[in-house]
Amino acid sequence: MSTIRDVAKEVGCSTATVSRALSNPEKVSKANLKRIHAAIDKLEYRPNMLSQQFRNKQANTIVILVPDIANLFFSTVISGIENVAQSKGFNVLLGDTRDSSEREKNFIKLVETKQADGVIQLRPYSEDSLLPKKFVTAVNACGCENNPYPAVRIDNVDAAKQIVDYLVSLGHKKIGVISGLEENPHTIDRLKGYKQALSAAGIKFDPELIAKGDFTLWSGLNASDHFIRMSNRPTAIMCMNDEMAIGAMKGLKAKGINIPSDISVTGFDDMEFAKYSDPALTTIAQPAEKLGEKSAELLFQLIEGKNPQQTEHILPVEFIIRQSTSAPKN
Amino acid sequence: MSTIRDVAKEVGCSTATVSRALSNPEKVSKANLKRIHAAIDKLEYRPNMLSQQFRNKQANTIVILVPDIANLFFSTVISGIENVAQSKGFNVLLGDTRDSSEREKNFIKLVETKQADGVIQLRPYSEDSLLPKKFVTAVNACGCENNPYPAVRIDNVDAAKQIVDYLVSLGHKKIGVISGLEENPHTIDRLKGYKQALSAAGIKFDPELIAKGDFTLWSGLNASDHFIRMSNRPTAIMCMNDEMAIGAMKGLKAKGINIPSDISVTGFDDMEFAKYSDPALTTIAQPAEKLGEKSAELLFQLIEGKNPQQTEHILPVEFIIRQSTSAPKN
DNA sequence: CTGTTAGCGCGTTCAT
DNA sequence: ATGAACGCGCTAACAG
Repeated sequence: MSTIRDVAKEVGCSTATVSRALSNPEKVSKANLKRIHAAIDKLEYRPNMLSQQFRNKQANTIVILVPDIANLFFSTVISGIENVAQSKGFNVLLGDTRDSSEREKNFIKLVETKQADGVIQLRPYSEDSLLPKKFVTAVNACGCENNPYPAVRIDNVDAAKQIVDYLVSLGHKKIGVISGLEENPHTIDRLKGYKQALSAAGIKFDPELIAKGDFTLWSGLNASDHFIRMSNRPTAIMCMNDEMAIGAMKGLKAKGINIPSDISVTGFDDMEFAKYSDPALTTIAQPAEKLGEKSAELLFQLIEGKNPQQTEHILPVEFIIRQSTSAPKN
Repeated sequence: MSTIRDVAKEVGCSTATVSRALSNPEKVSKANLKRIHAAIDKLEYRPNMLSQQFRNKQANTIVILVPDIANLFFSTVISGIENVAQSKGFNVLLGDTRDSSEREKNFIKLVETKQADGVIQLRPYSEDSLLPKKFVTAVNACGCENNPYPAVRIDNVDAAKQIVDYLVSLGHKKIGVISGLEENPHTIDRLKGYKQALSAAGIKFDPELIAKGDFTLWSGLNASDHFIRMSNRPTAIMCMNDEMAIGAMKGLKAKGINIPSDISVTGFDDMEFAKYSDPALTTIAQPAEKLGEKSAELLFQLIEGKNPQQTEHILPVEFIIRQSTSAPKN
């Protein structure tokens, strides 16, 4: 592979001129410019970016820390990040952490060792978080309340409250929940909204109505069992994401329970599949792609050394009513 | 940020010794080793990987070219690639091409310019492919027949044939297809299998029975219309992926058509959702994660300069029978 | 507009 | 076991 020196030799000029021809062509004479490009073509010269990055002390790369790449919500956020990164000429390194601190640490090290210029964390902040960290430019996307470093997120408390408010307005009084893992910040925030709405409606909180899941389809199916066994079933179930809602509906329907006439079900996220489930799912639409874009924009401001005046952005959600909810029977 | 020189100065040794302490600790005296690590801790020294990569002429990075990251099948393949890359100490750069040649070109350039050591292409080979390319170590994953560079894939022709064979064995004679875009190699291969199976069963091919989709949920819903309008409907529909099958089932059910008693429906891929659709989908399970792992292993062999004896790997699929298929009525 | 020079941080000789 | 010196490919500073 030829280097900038080979090109210079071929043309009969200095390497500086070749370098300039590539980055500041206006500072090079037309004649040289032409000969240089001819030489580049002839020698199939490709600038060595490793050298450039080394020289410029910039990798032009950002890292995304994602708990699970094979999750549609996350991959949509990533799509949004990628949009902005491309327009900035940055590459996106994928850090599939699988909820392992070890892996997360290694990806963060990429920033400490200059292989990447910043990181976007898709996991919400909690006690065991490795971020924020010295020397590591970072932004949190899709997190929760009280994130101690720059963040872009939705208001989970309010979103959950909207769902329950709506169910209450339909006449539901006994509203079950299929939650995520209990220490998960999303679970905490959304449960908080659930309780606020109940309280506003004068309904007493009943821990029996909370079934634990882990955001997977299977856990939703599994959790539906908890309600099926109850003698006095809830008339509605708020699921903390769409996957669990779809799993739960599968479980309920298998027992001959009709949705929504026997039990209403709601989701959270509005993934593409929510429209196509049977019945179509009433859910909260998160602006997944926007979350990605906004967080990337914020990160680039940080990387460029600008002090963004606003370090927490809360994006609006949309409550989407479909066919999985209705008023309870009498 | 401190450099290797600062550490050397702190310890009172040469940079060479520090360098060795990090990469060949056995060549350094215990005493120095200890003092060097102490100095590293004190100065918070982190080796500059940009410099290392430049020096070693290796970025320790591979690129994945993926048409659409927000697609569950692809993200599962990526998961598999990531598994292997991590164990090799390589980073994974995400190239979300959105079917744009321009973007694809830019990502391939990363390899030409040394920012990455190799590339895994998730889009099947076709006329307009930018790969194979000189100076670019590449592997194709999830492709089709006649891929002109190293590849890992399934046998799409045979998989489609299996589906149709099964439908025929149930007694179906009029079998519709919801296909992908017609130039798409997957469409071509799967259609070939469909035709082979028909031919083996002595059933004449009828182009009227092919409805065109584009692998999205919506296109499946849309294509179902084509069959609903027909006076003499097929008794089974083979969809070229699970998304379209789920979309189609939505459309059919909306018109009061029962699945499978009125029309059987099959998918392709076996994504997680296939189990949870209503009815659960009969489909071909692609070993998505395995495809990723195997292709990554093949790529690393190429990168390491080993000449793999086998440059095309065909992985087995599994035909999974669920509730969306049955014998036709009467 | 162009060339010369120097150095980014590291690893690797080749000595000792 | 250790250090001095060099150079990877490129760009910025300076001089002309």
